[in-house]
Amino acid sequence: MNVVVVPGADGSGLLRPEGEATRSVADLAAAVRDLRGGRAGPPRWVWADTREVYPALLERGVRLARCHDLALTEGLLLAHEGRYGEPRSARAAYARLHGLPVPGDHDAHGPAGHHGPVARQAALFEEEPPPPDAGPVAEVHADQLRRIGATADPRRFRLLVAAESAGALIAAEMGHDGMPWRRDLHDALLAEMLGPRPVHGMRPARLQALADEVAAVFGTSFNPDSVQQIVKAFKAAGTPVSSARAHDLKKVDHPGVAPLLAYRELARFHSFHGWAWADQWVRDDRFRPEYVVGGVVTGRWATSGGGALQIHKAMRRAVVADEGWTLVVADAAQLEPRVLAAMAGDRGLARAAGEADLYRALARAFGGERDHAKIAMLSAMYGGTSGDASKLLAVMRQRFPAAYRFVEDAARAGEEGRLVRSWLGRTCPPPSARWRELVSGPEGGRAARDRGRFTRNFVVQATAAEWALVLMAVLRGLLPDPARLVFFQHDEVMVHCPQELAGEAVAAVGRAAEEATRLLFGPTPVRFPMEAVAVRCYAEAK
DNA sequence: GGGTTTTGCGCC
DNA sequence: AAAGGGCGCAAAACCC
Repeated sequence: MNVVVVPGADGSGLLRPEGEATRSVADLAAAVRDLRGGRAGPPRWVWADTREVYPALLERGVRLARCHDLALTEGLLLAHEGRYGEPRSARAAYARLHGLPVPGDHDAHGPAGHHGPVARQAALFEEEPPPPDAGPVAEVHADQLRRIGATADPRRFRLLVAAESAGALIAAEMGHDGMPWRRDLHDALLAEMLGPRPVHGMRPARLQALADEVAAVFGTSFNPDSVQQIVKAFKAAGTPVSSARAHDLKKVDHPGVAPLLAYRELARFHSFHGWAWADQWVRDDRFRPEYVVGGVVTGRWATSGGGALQIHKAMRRAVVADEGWTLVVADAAQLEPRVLAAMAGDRGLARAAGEADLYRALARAFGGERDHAKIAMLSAMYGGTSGDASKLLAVMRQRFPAAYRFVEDAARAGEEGRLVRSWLGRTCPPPSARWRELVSGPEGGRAARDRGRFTRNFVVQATAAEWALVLMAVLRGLLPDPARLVFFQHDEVMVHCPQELAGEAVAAVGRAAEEATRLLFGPTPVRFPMEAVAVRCYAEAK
């Protein structure tokens, strides 16, 4: 059963179970809790935007099984309809439905809009929204169901919508629960690497020492954070460099290179994961980043703060389970080539993808070298042609023609300005007006190839992202209370649970991977190994 | 002075 | 001859 939820002021709200009249309730969380265990299984909660509703429910201890997020669904549908970038809020969808002026997307999901502090601030000065009403929400929902039915493959698209909406629930829950993060261990790590915490605006001791060392070597003091000054200093020293990148600096023989690179690595660490970062993002030994579901065009999640998806591996030492609890960490091995094998229906590749180490299984086809197999697969999926790739791609074309054709077709579509879709129907953005201009000009070949690489990768990365999303949605349903999903990074998940539930959580990961594979691809020889380990500290996991 | 783009590099 | 997909973030660099 569908139940429309519209949040009101001060914890009140409107509820409209399908086929019934709208009820106004003073305590929305309590009313939702009462409706949670319906006769025909848990309801599907239909609302405009999970972020407007669910956090307050979580505060009250109310967790829900499933929902339909109108804004996320609108984004998926608009893209599928070739209208990527149009405002996707429920209000915008309603306005389009009735030919009314469409409100802008101040708080869009994903890259089409901004929803940082600035946009939020701007939204405060907007007109008050009209009084909440369940009717429009139900109307937009009905319209979306109709449009889902009109997609290329409604069964798959329904799965995509369900997974994306489940992702919204999970992101909110992760924000609520937070990832265990020991501030004391974090501080100890910083002290070890950088020295004691400096007064605001000063360089930490270790950084200053390296800066001094650089200055001593060059015989002149300059800002080691400045690309221009670095290039100038090397030129003056008689060893010119083509750029200030680590890769280029390593090419020249100069005693300044080592301390400069050491400085940069530490400086980066300081600015990304230093004391200021911890002050802002770690509270009560929990790291609470802001995830943006579907924030990347391929359907991967993004973050709008906290940099949760770029956490340096060295920081894993600070991620430690609570006393008596454990972390269950799992990542999908070689997810993207497996996804390609399943999608393309390539029998040879699928056979290799039935093995635990796909590249090892492929090695024989590529002259016995595992690395060659890996380069060939990655080049096919990324559009790379450097080094040995061309030769290896020729082998791939011959040995795994269906997989080769699959990515080539996607690339061709991109080059020609057409749209490509993931397995479940997530659709890439259409080419920009600028691209259309460019592609008919003298540099057109370049622009076409660039877009071809993008669409070639899109079909694989987007499908890998939805496999991971489905996996997580299934896993969430299998986890015994009070186990919690606390982290998600593209193809890796982390569960925080009491020690005695670790075995159950590990088993749940394996079952969820199988179920995700079945839901997406049905019967397939391709395996998606997802090894889960129970550890006390994240750093112990691989 | 503030806003935007570029650079370099970490994650997948 | 070289050539590789998707991000976020901080500081520098650039621009108005």
